[in-house]
Amino acid sequence: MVDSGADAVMDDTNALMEQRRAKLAALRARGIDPFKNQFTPSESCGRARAEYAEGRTVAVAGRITAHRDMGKSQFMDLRDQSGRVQIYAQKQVLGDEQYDIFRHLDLGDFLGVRGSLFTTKTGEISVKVQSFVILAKALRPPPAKWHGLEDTEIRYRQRYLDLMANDEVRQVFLRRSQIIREVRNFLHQRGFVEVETPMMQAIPGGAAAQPFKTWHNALGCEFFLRIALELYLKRLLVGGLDRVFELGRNFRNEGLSRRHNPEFTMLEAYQAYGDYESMMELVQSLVCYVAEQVLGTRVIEHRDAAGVVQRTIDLSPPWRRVMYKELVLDRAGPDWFDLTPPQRRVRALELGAELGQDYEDFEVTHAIFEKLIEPTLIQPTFVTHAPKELVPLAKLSPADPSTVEVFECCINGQEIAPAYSEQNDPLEQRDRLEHQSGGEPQKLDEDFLVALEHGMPPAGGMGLGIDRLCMLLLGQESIRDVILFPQLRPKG
RNA sequence: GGGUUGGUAGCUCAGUGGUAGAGCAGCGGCCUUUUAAGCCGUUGGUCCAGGGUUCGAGUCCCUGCCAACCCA
Repeated sequence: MVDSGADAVMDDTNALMEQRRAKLAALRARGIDPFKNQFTPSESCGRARAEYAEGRTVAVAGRITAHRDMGKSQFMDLRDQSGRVQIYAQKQVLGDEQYDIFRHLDLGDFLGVRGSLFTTKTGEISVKVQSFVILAKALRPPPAKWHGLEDTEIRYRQRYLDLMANDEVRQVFLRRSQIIREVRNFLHQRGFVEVETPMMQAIPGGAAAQPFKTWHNALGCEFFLRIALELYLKRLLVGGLDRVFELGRNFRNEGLSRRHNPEFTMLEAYQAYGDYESMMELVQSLVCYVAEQVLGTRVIEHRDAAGVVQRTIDLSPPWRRVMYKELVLDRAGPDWFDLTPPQRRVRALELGAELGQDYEDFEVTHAIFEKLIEPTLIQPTFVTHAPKELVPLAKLSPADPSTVEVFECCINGQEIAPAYSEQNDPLEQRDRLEHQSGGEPQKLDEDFLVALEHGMPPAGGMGLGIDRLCMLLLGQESIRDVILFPQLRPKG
């Protein structure tokens, strides 16, 4: 039905695989089980090198990633998570039979070796093999060693091959893990409590996005995968947890692109007695802290494939602050807000914005922002005081009640983090949510509104797209390159 | 959803209507401190799938599948 390069990898008929199966059978015929777990390393490959002492006995295990056959001696590279170490085997040491088995090992096999450390003529720290154990025979060949693995489809669908072949990809994901660890560290240091709230929700709230639907058999009802964390975290503010955060997956049933994956990782944090100003400080400090901990710098360089610097982003505080309206006036003309809505439509189209047929007036303005302003915000910028229609869960600004106390933090031409002073007036909140839901009562989360009626402390709240933060910090242009298993169309 | 580009050996890629190719990997041989080891020999193909044009299609045309990028 469907066929392509990726399927060819799955094809079980190629000669290389037949050879490996034959080698497996030959090992078994000699009484060797090449999958037996009977080896405990004394240390990692990296540590064996780092703690070098001439003649020190070590036991290391890993995958064979290179093999150099010298006739009566053999060199191989053994790799584990910590790095690689060279192993060296001599016929006179192993004896004819063991040596013959050793030299016919394949790239990709897992091997454990015992031996002593020494340094070769060329200065390479190596293990002189005294004995070895085959820990797992690889029945398929690994990707080529020089070019690595380039085929994007195989890289994403079979990420393990990408991790095996492309060290820079490994580094990206190791660093992503560090980023997430440091985000948690930072928030814990500030007294935030990490919580977990439902991913399956009867009413998906907290954002305007299409949800995924699922079905619960025992309860006999429909559920939605969450599109945001917000409404449950605010219930916890009502419950008396004054500083909470959740770091977890959101799901949005929308298109896929370089910047959108249907499931993505979101951080949301809420701080009682804070407001959007304190959230500004939080976001700025958090991003700087993570950059310094993980990268050791606040200056990020984004390079193209050839290594040429395309953009330099300086995260050093304080970050620029500017009001939404000011940016719009700069880009769309000083008379923008004096025009009639139909005039605004005409000008927006002239300026190159894309408008939906049924766009309301504030959406026309927002199209200018998204298409013409946001992509230009490369250096960290807090865009404050968005029109109230955009953010129904935020408090109105006392100075200008047509706007709300919010900011959108833009870096690298993308929205990274929205934040606001949370609306805690239950009656006002009900009005605004009812207006937004356009009279569809089933979309109104009554339990959330009841919670607010019990009283929620004033609070600042923020969200931070972790995938986009990783793209920013790690210099990746596609969200697929910071998500281990990005969503692709299923095959077969 | 629309446009563009791509899909050829395990991997990376050439092949522009006339016998299906290279490097690496693999297999065999030589070589006891190599490291992109080297040297000699050699195996390996549903050219993404299906249809069409043609004496002849990896190549041209149509349809479909998958991916990347751009747009919506």
